[in-house]
Amino acid sequence: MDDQTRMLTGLTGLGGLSQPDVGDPDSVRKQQSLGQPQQDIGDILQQIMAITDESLDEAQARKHALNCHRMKPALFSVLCEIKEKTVLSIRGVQEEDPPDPQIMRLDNMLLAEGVSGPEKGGGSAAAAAAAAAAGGSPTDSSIEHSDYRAKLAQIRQIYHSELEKYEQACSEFTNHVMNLLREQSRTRPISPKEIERMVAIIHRKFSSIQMQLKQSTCEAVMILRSRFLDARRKRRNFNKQATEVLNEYFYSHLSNPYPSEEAKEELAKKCGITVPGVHTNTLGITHLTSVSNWFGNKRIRYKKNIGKFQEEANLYAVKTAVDAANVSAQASQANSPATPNSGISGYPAPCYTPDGRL
DNA sequence: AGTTATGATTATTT
DNA sequence: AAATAATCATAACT
Repeated sequence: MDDQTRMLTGLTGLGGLSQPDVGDPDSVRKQQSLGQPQQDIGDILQQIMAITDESLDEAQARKHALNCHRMKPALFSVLCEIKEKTVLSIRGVQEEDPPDPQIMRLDNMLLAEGVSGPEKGGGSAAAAAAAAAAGGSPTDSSIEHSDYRAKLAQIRQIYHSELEKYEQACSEFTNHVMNLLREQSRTRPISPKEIERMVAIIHRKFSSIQMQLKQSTCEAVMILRSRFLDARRKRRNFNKQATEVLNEYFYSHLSNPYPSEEAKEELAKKCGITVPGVHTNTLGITHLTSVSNWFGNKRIRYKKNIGKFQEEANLYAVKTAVDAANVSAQASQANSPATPNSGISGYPAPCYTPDGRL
């Protein structure tokens, strides 16, 4: 049943093909009788023209007959070639689209914000619970944080369902068009290349729609993020134990209060703000950053007004001295309990006086 | 309400 | 890149 229509294909363009040697496979026969093909073509043309005047049944039969014509496949390919050269090549070349930087930017951002990446649902609840268990202040801003997460998840869900919709629509439409073109390729010259190009065009169109989706998703995330960022400024003080640990380190390293990365890690752990496997606190900030912030603030504020911190300095000097004494006493009573710190660089050593004052 | 303390952010410096 | 200095915004205190 598919052969009937195919005939028209090869024949519609016959008028333009007066040269007899266009890709005819049957060259032997052609050489034997040069006048023959033109005659043939003329006949065929007439037959085609006559089809419209015939009844449906007759036309079908005629079509079928023509479709089976020995020259049909050759003619079809020639027509495709001609079409290719005259029409498609003109605008078909400038289409090696490089990966759009804009869409790559959007993709990267969505990935970074965890919208398009792999699902990470269960971790957040566990992390919040762990943070609550470990930290001194169980009911802090983790609520806001989970709010943020919930909203992000919502955006994420919408994004994915929309994306899926678009993808489905795209493939549906592509399929439809491809079928249509394949069907039509029986009645007019459409090369596979042309179909390919059509598909590419459709994909481009749909990807531009996708870009709009991505863009608006990005916008939504940005808005959410900015709101969250504002919320992030609602700072929570460290608990007493944490500041104690930090101060201890600071004043016992007053000569060089610059903890290395490892030391910061250690401090974060000691402060009880590090939860195993989780590297951000409830405010979404890296613990190391928090420790760094603390030391940055401490250094500058200490330097700015040493007098104000003297009391504190003495207090911690005593503390560490006592600790050191205890440790060394426990280890071996004989050896001298060395005082842990002494001023080396720009920072003066805290001067401990018995009455606790400078 | 006004003030201070403090964690985080931003701009600048080194 | 990391430290500093200035600044912001809020917690905590008076």
